[in-house]
Amino acid sequence: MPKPQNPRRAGGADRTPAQARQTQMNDDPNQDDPNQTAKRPRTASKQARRRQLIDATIESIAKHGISGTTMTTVTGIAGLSMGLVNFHFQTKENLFQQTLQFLADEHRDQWKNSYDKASLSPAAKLLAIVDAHYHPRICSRKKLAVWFAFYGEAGYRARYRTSMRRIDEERWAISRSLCDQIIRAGQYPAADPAGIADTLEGLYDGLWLNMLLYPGEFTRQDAMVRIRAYLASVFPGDFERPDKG
Amino acid sequence: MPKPQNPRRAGGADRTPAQARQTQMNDDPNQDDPNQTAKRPRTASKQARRRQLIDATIESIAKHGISGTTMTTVTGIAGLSMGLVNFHFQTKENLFQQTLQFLADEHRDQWKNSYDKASLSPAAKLLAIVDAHYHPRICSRKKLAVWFAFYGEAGYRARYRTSMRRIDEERWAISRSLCDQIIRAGQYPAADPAGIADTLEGLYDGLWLNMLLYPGEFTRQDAMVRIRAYLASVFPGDFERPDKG
DNA sequence: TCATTCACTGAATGAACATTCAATTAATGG
DNA sequence: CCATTAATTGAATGTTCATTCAGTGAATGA
Repeated sequence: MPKPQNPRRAGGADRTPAQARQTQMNDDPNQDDPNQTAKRPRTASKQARRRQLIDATIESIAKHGISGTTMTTVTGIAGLSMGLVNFHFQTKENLFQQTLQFLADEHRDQWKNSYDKASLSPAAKLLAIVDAHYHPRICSRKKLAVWFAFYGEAGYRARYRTSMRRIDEERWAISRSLCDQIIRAGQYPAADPAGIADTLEGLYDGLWLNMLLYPGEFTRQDAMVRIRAYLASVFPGDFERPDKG
Repeated sequence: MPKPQNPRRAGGADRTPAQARQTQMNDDPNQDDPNQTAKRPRTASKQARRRQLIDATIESIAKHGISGTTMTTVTGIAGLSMGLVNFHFQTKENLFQQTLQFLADEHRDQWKNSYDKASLSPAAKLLAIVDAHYHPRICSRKKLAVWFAFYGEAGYRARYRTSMRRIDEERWAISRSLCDQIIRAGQYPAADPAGIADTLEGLYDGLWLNMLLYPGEFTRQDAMVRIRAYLASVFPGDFERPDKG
C-alpha cells in the first residue's frame, strides 16, 4: 500500500478561521490601503485579506518550500478557509506571482527610501542601497528562503524573471550612475562602473545565499562588512576599509 | 468542475523504454564505474541506470522545477518505466538527494582537478578554482537552474545544506589558505584572507544567479572577468586587471 | 536445455491536491 | 429591522501524484 506522500503534517492547523477574525488588522504598518473609505463595504478588509494570505504564503514557502506549499498550508497558517485563496487570487499560481511581486515591491521601497534619505554624496547613497539589502525587514531568514525558492523557479518561469528584472534593472542603473559619479570625482581612471555595478548585484545575492545556507556562521553584519571591504578596495578614496577586510 | 492542475504536458513522452534500451550506455565519459567486472551480472547496468535517472532528473528540474518534477516526467525523459525510480532509489526524495550529491561531486571534481593541474603559484591555483565554477560542464543553464532549485529547498531541508556545506567548506579552506600565501608573499598587510574567501564564495553564486536570470546579457565570460577584476583590486601585484574592470 | 535470478514494466491503489460552489454569515443601507 | 450585498466557509469533485507489486523476459549457470 502507498505510504503517505508528504509527511509535512507537524505543527497542526496553526489557527482556526474564528481565531483569525479576531486579529483582523495586520500588525505591519507597511501597507498600501488606497482606502476609498466608507463607500464600498469591507474594501479595506479585502486588502487586509490579500495581505494576510500573502504573509501566510511567505511563511509557508519558508517552512515547506514551494513544492510543499498547498492551499491547505497557506490557509491553515492564515487561519482562513480553503476556498478563500481562490476567491481573492483565483489560482495558486497567481497567489505565488503576487507574493513575489509583494517581496519585490517591499525590497524596492526599502532601497528607494534609504537612497532618498541618504546624504547627497554618491558614496553615501551607494552605501544606503547596500545596507537596504541587509535590513532585517528585507533579509530575514524567512524571506531569504522565499527569495531563493523563487529564484529556483525563475529558471523556467519567464514571468518570475520579468518581476525580478524590473526592480533589478532600476537599481542597477542607479548604482552604475553612482559609480560613474564616484569615478569622475575621484582618481579612478581604470574603473568600470558597469562592471562594478554587476559585481555588487552578484554580491548582494551571493552573500544572501551564504546567510541562508550558513546562518549563525554568516550574518547580516558579515555581509555588510564584506561589501564595504569590496567598495574600499575599488574606491579607496571614498570608502573606509572596515576593521578587517 | 476542477481544471487540470498542471498543464505541463507539452513535449510528449520523450522516449519509450524500448528506445532507451538501445542507448544503454551513456554518452558522457564522466563516470565512477567501480566495475567488479564479469562477476555479478548487470552490475554495470545498475550504475548506468542510476546515472541515467539522475541525468533525467536534472533535465526535468531544469524544465519543470522541483515542484513540477514527477516520477512521470523523470522516467519519461529517461525513457524508462515508472516503477524504476523506486526500484533504484526507493523514494523520490532519495532521488533528489542523490541528484544534488551528484552535482556536488561533479563540481568538486572539477575544481579539484583544475586546482591540481594549475601551476604552483597560489594566484594561478586560485584562478583555477574560479574558472572551474564557470566551466561549461558545471554552469550550463540547465545545471544552474537545478542548483538554484536546490538552494530554494535548502532553506528548510537541513540535509541539502549538509551536502552543500561539505564541499563549500573544503573549497573555502583552500581558498583562504591560498589568499594567506598571496598576502604573506606580497605587500598586503591589511588584507583579510577569510573575508576575501567569503567574498569569493558569494561572488561565485551571485554571478551564477545573474547568468540564470539574465542569460544573453550576462555570460560565463562576464562572470570570469568580474572575479578577475575583483582579485586585481585586492591583490594588484598578483592579478592583472582585465581589459575593462 | 531448463531453472533461476533479477532488472524491469505498468496497471492498480489510495492519499493529497487545486478548484468549485451551494450554503452561511456578517455588514450595509434603506 | 428587514433586504441586499458581498465575504467567507468547507464538503464535494475530479485529477494527479508517489508508491506498490504481480508479472515479464532476458541473461546466467548448471
